[in-house]
Amino acid sequence: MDVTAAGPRRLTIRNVAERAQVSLGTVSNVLNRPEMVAPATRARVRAVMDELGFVRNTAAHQLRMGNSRSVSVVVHDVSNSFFTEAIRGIEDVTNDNGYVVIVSSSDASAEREKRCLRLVEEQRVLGVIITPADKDLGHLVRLQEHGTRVILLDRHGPGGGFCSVAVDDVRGGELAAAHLFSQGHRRIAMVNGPTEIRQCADRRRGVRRAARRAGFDPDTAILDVPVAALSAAGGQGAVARVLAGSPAPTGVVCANDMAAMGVLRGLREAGVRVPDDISVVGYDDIDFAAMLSPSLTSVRQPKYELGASAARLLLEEVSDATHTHREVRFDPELVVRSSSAPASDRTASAKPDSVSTNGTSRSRRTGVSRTGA
Amino acid sequence: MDVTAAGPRRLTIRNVAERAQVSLGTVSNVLNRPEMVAPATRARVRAVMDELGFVRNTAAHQLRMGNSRSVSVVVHDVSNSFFTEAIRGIEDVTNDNGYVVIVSSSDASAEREKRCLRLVEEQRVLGVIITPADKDLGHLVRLQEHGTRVILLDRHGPGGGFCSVAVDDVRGGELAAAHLFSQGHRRIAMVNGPTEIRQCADRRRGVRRAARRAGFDPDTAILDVPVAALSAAGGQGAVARVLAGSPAPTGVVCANDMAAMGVLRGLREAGVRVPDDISVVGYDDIDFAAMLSPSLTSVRQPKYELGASAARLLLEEVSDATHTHREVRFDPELVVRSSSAPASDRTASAKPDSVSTNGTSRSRRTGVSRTGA
DNA sequence: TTGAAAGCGCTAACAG
DNA sequence: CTGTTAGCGCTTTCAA
Repeated sequence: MDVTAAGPRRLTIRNVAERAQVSLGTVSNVLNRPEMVAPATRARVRAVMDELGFVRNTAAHQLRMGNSRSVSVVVHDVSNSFFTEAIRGIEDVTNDNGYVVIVSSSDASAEREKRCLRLVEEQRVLGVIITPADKDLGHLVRLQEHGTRVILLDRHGPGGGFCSVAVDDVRGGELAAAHLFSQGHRRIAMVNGPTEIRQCADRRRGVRRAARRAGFDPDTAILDVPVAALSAAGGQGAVARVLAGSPAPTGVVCANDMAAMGVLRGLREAGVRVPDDISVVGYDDIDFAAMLSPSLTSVRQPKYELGASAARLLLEEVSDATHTHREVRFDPELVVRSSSAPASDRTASAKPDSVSTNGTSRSRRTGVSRTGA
Repeated sequence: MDVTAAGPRRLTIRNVAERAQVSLGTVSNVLNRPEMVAPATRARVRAVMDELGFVRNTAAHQLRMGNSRSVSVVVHDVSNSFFTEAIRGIEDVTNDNGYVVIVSSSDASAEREKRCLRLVEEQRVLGVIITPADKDLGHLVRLQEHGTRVILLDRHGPGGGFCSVAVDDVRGGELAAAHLFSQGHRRIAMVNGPTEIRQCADRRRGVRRAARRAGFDPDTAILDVPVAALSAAGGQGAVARVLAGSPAPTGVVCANDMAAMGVLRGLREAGVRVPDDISVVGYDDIDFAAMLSPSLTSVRQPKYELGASAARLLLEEVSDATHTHREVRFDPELVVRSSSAPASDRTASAKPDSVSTNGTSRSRRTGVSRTGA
């Protein structure tokens, strides 16, 4: 009745060989070097494979060849949209090369990360693309020494021990703030998370750099408004401090869009109009940024490209013997919408929504800095 | 200089055996049946493993044992938040059992799906948890016959050929509409996608059922407002048709939150107040539903639980010889926020945000209907 | 061009 | 309790 139970013995190349009246070696050859097999034989073998529904057993292949057809991705949380899009990028480039993607979430815990890496090391994956949970990269060095290639995702490779891909958060912060300064704002608040988080520290540095480049003293042009968590609640709670600033800021840069949403809401409740009274810029350009009212000006990161690029780096590291570790850094892009406007503009905004800064590609790779080795 | 290159020959249990002065078999035993090994020997072997950094080669293990330590997930798009959370659920339960998760995106294309499944079949995964791209499940039947277990995700198992997990979309539609009817609304619009999509058809059925149960004729109580795509733009474009309805609806049920966001925006532009003039209910309860103004009443699906449950089903199918295919169906939950209010309530809403319907668990499994086999 | 045979690293059955 | 051994399915010389 139940055909499913335990599954009928899986097919092997031996079965195929018998059925096709050839030897094992021949079947293997049509699989791996088809050009070495006489067309007629090849066709017959192929026909038998299709007929039987034969699928090569990767375990045996892998055991023989020494490496598997899989790459591993270890990120903080596979359900976080930043990683999720990067994973899609990884998947698209690795699948094209016959590799399969194994994902795991470390929950940013060094403990869990170690467990994931063990599981993954057992699989003898080609390599692992990882956003490390731990500041200390020692275990990754060891992993690499044991033969698992490591690519850092959204993290800079210190001293060139690894290849890495990252987006330039300093530049992102700078873009956001420079946009406001160029619109005539002279004092802006920055709603930021803890600067222990690299991204937060970098974005802040960028904001300050923008101030400097616009000819202002960062210490007076920038009002730091730190929040414990970059959430909507955090952003909303920051509004009072923004408005209490003296002199009052006419623009706010938020370190992510969730916080920006909170700020928008807080501002509305306080009766402050955006962008008429104050401009708001977010960071991440999440799907819904465009849907808010007013629609949110934000900094977009090339997440998909980040992942695709990491995968390419891994593939390259495998195939190219002369490979040398390097970092690929991407520039974020500012997407201007209606939450930001010139500082002097006190009329109700007649500005259209969703105007992109420029027409260039959404994810341009800017710098390839060579390091190490 | 470069220790990394090509990686030093990988460690095997033979290396461990030599170093620990025991035989291969003993090392294997401490790995698989530690209780059979004398404590002293066991400790020594373990020490050597740690010292050397030995990690068991899954390929060999797998070749010997016949099955791998991995499960596969094939969904339309791994970067879609619905799947993303389900994947996290799958990951959490499978990881606990030492399995690793392989993800692939089919882009809802039967073509790509086939490719994914081939890749995955080569891996001899324990089983595949899949949201089929194709109406025709023939290839999945064949896959199962060849020994790869199959669990359907967000799809009902026709005739019981598979285990499946799904959330009851009819019930979801009913929840949304019943909420409005219970608030005194007597005519509501439904902004829905093409009913060729199973989810859309089901949600519509639920809405109509709610009307019937509230004592109305669905054909007059429900105004169908179909849109080509359940996007924000689609929702916004539907507003004119909603407002043109006669008699005018006092409530709108949207088949997803993106459409609801569009409706909200369109309504605001038309000068119609929510919920004062008209109530709006969404579907999916995406992260940002709570952040909108007004915050959006929506139907939440237990995505994480859906995935976790699928994984459990798979594990059970593997371990339990007497296993019989079945469907686990989850009930969605209505989350009431401030975009919906009683039909007669024409005062500015003083209703607090984020009031959940009830205090019960967020993802209660309601029905386990046995089918087939 | 095709066939035979030797392992890849591990597990499990069996003998010491 | 420990050691020896025969494969799991596949790739790849090497000989025919």
